[in-house]
Amino acid sequence: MRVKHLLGHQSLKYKNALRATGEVIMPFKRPRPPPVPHATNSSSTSTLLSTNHEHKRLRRGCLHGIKAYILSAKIDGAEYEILIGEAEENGAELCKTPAEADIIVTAIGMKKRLERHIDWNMAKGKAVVRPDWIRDSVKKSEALPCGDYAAISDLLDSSIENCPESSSSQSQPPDQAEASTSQHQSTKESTLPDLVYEPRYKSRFACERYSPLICPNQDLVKELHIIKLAREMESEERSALSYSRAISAIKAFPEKIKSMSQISDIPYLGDKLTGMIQEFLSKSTISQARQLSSDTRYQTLISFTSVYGIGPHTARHLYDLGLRTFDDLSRYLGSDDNAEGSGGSFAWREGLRLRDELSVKIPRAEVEEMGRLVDNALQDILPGSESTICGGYRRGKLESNDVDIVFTHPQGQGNKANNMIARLVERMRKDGLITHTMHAPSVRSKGSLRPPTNHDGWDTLDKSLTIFNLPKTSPYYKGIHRRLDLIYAPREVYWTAVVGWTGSTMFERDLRLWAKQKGLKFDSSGITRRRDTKALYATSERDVFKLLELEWIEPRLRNADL
DNA sequence: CGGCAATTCA
DNA sequence: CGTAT
DNA sequence: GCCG
Repeated sequence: MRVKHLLGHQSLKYKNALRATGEVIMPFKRPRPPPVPHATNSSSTSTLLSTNHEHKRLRRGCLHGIKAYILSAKIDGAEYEILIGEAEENGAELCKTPAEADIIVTAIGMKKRLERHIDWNMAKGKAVVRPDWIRDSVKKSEALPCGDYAAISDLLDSSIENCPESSSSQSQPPDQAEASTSQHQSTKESTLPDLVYEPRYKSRFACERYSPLICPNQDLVKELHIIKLAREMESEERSALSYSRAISAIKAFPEKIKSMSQISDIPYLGDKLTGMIQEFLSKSTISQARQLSSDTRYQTLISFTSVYGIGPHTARHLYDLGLRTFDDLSRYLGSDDNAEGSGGSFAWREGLRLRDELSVKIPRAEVEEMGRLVDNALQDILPGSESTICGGYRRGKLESNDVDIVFTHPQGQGNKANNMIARLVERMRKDGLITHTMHAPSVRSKGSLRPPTNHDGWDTLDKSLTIFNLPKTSPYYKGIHRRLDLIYAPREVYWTAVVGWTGSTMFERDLRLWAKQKGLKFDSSGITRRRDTKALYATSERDVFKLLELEWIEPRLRNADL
């Protein structure tokens, strides 16, 4: 029965996630105000400080001035992120402890359970509301009465009593620059140099644009994707990159393309791509893509590269040898007389053996189950550690190809946390959860060996690429192996690692280009100033964006691929 | 025409 | 170098 | 294959 409950619960969240991607978050499809540059300090209250450097758009969100504490218990990671995002986005001040807060947001509905997290007497002095208070308040653009959202019946009265009021008097227009779909005035009026911002589809970098999981031009994008893959199969990487960029630019375009006039300011559409789009508009297909789809070479190369460890080069080689099917491949690898690559053979054999299982997508609920098991093992090894499921899951994908989990050691002093990856993997291997390690982190052990780059400690950023299998006792057990990537990041770079492992690929590539252009260097192991390689540490995910001088883009809008 | 992300592992 | 992230 |  517990199982049933869980399932129901999950699928509910699942729907919410969908809805979130589709309408709540999407900034474009709101009724938009007339195309007036409503950016600067036209509206009253704003203080000067907002004008200059940070292009604060004076959004005095509907929760402005409210101090909130969001209790993470009983809220899954992704949902929690959304709540935090929405609260912060709308001006709430998030507290680290319930004591500092005016309002406590929790999914817990029972007094007994809440008391495990929050002192009851303290709770009585505050408003304690359900998470939907945030969403509904945001929707209505005003802080709603807490009484309607009391999380716990015993606290109804005190919640009404202590309900905080937003200090933003007037509700404001939905901030956040919905890309006016019309080709926007180039606003000369207040020639402030930094008036060009608003992440929108015209931006040159994917990390400035809002890219939903599914876009209005998804069919077009799929067609281009085929051509891109073909270029990759033939190792025409630069060409492939251009298709990737075109795809990611189109993914950020907020409306269905019906005529060529619409696409004139989408970047990365040159002669070739423009021609293809034109064709697509009239025929709903692109001949090149159609042709490739039925091409034996293309199909074969695609299938061969789906084997872990086989890339384009090897795939072409195998194809040239005359192999066409997995059976051929299997036979070929089986006869170990083949002169070449007996080095790679083992990996390929394993890859081939597991291929069918690994090609099965992982539903969100199961990803979450995997996350729990990893975290349990982690807490056992080092209590107080933290982990975040990143990758496609975090971007809101309904099914994942693999699971990426970034973790760090407990706060406290220093790096007494050594060999976290090795210990975690070993523990999970003993428990039968991890069956293979594709790849071990280099043995950077203690002792006299000095790690090349790093200051005092040893482990900077380690990862293990593994094969995972749920225990038979799990309600989600299907006996299917899964790809699981475990990434350890030291505390100081935890949030950079989370951003780095959330993707998508194009989003990450452009993050790095963007950083470079800003005189910085970004990767999942940190942000450094190029000048002097001085490290900049972020204390939250939003802080990563801030340090990079980037507008915040939430994980579900970082789907700049596919 | 140069640049296109950046790094690690076997 | 090819492949993986 | 596109951009500065």
